[in-house]
Amino acid sequence: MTKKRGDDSGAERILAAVRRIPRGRVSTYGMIADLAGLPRRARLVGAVLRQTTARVPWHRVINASGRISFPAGSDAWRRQRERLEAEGVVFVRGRVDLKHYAWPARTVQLDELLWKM
DNA sequence: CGGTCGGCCCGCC
DNA sequence: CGGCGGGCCGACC
Repeated sequence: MTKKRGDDSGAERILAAVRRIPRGRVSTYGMIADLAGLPRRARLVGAVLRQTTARVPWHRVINASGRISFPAGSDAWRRQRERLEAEGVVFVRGRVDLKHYAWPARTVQLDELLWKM
Protein backbone atom coordinates (compact mmCIF):
# COMPACT_ATOMS: atom_id res chain seq x y z
CA MET A 1 0.00 0.00 0.00
CA THR A 2 0.90 3.60 -0.28
CA LYS A 3 1.00 4.35 3.38
CA LYS A 4 0.26 3.06 6.81
CA ARG A 5 -2.43 4.90 8.68
CA GLY A 6 -3.35 5.21 12.30
CA ASP A 7 -0.03 4.00 13.62
CA ASP A 8 1.41 7.47 14.03
CA SER A 9 -1.31 9.01 16.18
CA GLY A 10 -2.03 11.37 13.32
CA ALA A 11 1.34 13.09 13.41
CA GLU A 12 1.39 13.37 9.65
CA ARG A 13 -2.04 14.91 9.52
CA ILE A 14 -1.02 17.37 12.20
CA LEU A 15 2.06 18.43 10.27
CA ALA A 16 0.01 18.72 7.09
CA ALA A 17 -2.45 21.01 8.85
CA VAL A 18 0.35 23.17 10.22
CA ARG A 19 1.80 23.53 6.75
CA ARG A 20 -1.50 24.97 5.55
CA ILE A 21 -1.35 27.99 7.86
CA PRO A 22 -0.73 31.01 5.61
CA ARG A 23 2.21 33.30 6.20
CA GLY A 24 1.37 36.10 8.59
CA ARG A 25 -1.46 34.13 10.19
CA VAL A 26 -1.62 31.94 13.27
CA SER A 27 -3.59 28.93 14.43
CA THR A 28 -4.06 27.30 17.81
CA TYR A 29 -3.16 23.82 19.00
CA GLY A 30 -6.82 22.99 19.31
CA MET A 31 -7.65 24.24 15.83
CA ILE A 32 -4.83 22.24 14.29
CA ALA A 33 -6.02 19.15 16.12
CA ASP A 34 -9.49 19.66 14.68
CA LEU A 35 -8.18 20.26 11.17
CA ALA A 36 -6.17 17.08 11.47
CA GLY A 37 -9.33 15.21 12.39
CA LEU A 38 -8.16 14.72 15.96
CA PRO A 39 -10.52 16.66 18.20
CA ARG A 40 -9.48 17.07 21.84
CA ARG A 41 -5.85 16.38 21.07
CA ALA A 42 -4.40 19.85 21.37
CA ARG A 43 -1.65 18.55 23.62
CA LEU A 44 -0.69 15.97 21.07
CA VAL A 45 -0.16 18.78 18.58
CA GLY A 46 2.26 20.38 21.00
CA ALA A 47 4.09 17.10 21.50
CA VAL A 48 4.38 16.50 17.77
CA LEU A 49 5.67 19.98 17.06
CA ARG A 50 8.18 19.70 19.86
CA GLN A 51 9.80 16.54 18.62
CA THR A 52 9.45 16.86 14.85
CA THR A 53 12.38 17.75 12.67
CA ALA A 54 10.17 18.26 9.63
CA ARG A 55 10.24 21.69 8.09
CA VAL A 56 6.91 23.11 9.12
CA PRO A 57 5.92 26.62 10.19
CA TRP A 58 5.62 25.55 13.84
CA HIS A 59 5.90 29.17 14.97
CA ARG A 60 2.44 29.89 13.58
CA VAL A 61 0.86 27.70 16.23
CA ILE A 62 0.02 29.39 19.51
CA ASN A 63 -2.44 28.68 22.31
CA ALA A 64 -6.11 29.58 22.46
CA SER A 65 -5.35 32.62 24.60
CA GLY A 66 -3.38 34.15 21.77
CA ARG A 67 -0.10 33.67 23.59
CA ILE A 68 3.05 31.75 22.84
CA SER A 69 3.05 28.59 24.91
CA PHE A 70 6.67 28.79 25.98
CA PRO A 71 7.77 30.44 29.19
CA ALA A 72 7.70 34.18 28.50
CA GLY A 73 11.18 35.45 27.90
CA SER A 74 12.73 32.04 27.18
CA ASP A 75 14.85 31.49 24.09
CA ALA A 76 12.13 29.47 22.43
CA TRP A 77 9.58 32.15 23.25
CA ARG A 78 11.72 34.89 21.80
CA ARG A 79 12.48 32.87 18.70
CA GLN A 80 8.83 32.18 18.00
CA ARG A 81 7.82 35.77 18.57
CA GLU A 82 10.53 37.06 16.28
CA ARG A 83 9.48 34.74 13.49
CA LEU A 84 5.87 35.81 13.78
CA GLU A 85 6.69 39.50 13.88
CA ALA A 86 8.90 39.01 10.84
CA GLU A 87 5.74 37.88 9.05
CA GLY A 88 3.84 40.91 10.19
CA VAL A 89 2.00 39.43 13.14
CA VAL A 90 1.53 42.08 15.80
CA PHE A 91 1.71 41.42 19.53
CA VAL A 92 -0.25 43.65 21.85
CA ARG A 93 0.75 43.28 25.47
CA GLY A 94 2.29 39.89 24.82
CA ARG A 95 -0.56 38.45 22.86
CA VAL A 96 -1.89 38.09 19.34
CA ASP A 97 -5.44 39.12 18.55
CA LEU A 98 -6.93 35.91 17.23
CA LYS A 99 -9.88 37.81 15.79
CA HIS A 100 -7.47 39.29 13.28
CA TYR A 101 -4.82 36.66 12.80
CA ALA A 102 -6.40 33.28 13.45
CA TRP A 103 -6.60 30.85 10.57
CA PRO A 104 -8.95 29.49 9.59
CA ALA A 105 -11.15 32.48 10.36
CA ARG A 106 -14.60 31.94 11.79
CA THR A 107 -16.31 33.02 8.58
CA VAL A 108 -15.06 34.17 5.23
CA GLN A 109 -17.02 37.39 5.42
CA LEU A 110 -15.71 38.31 8.83
CA ASP A 111 -12.23 37.54 7.61
CA GLU A 112 -12.57 39.85 4.60
CA LEU A 113 -14.04 42.61 6.71
CA LEU A 114 -11.35 42.51 9.34
CA TRP A 115 -8.55 42.47 6.87
CA LYS A 116 -9.86 45.48 5.00
CA MET A 117 -9.89 47.75 8.02
C1' DC B 1 -10.09 40.66 31.46
C1' DG B 2 -6.76 37.81 34.31
C1' DG B 3 -6.06 33.80 37.39
C1' DT B 4 -7.58 28.91 38.81
C1' DC B 5 -9.32 24.40 38.38
C1' DG B 6 -10.73 20.34 36.28
C1' DG B 7 -10.91 17.59 32.34
C1' DC B 8 -8.77 15.37 28.35
C1' DC B 9 -5.51 12.30 26.16
C1' DC B 10 -1.12 11.13 24.76
C1' DG B 11 3.96 9.74 25.55
C1' DC B 12 7.28 8.19 28.44
C1' DC B 13 9.11 6.29 32.46
C1' DC C 1 0.25 -2.00 33.73
C1' DG C 2 0.04 2.64 36.87
C1' DG C 3 1.56 7.32 37.36
C1' DC C 4 2.89 11.74 35.94
C1' DG C 5 3.42 15.79 33.37
C1' DG C 6 2.71 18.40 29.05
C1' DG C 7 4.31 24.02 23.44
C1' DC C 8 -3.94 22.69 25.87
C1' DC C 9 -8.85 24.28 26.61
C1' DG C 10 -13.25 25.92 28.36
C1' DA C 11 -15.84 27.03 32.27
C1' DC C 12 -15.99 29.84 36.25
C1' DC C 13 -15.06 32.99 39.54
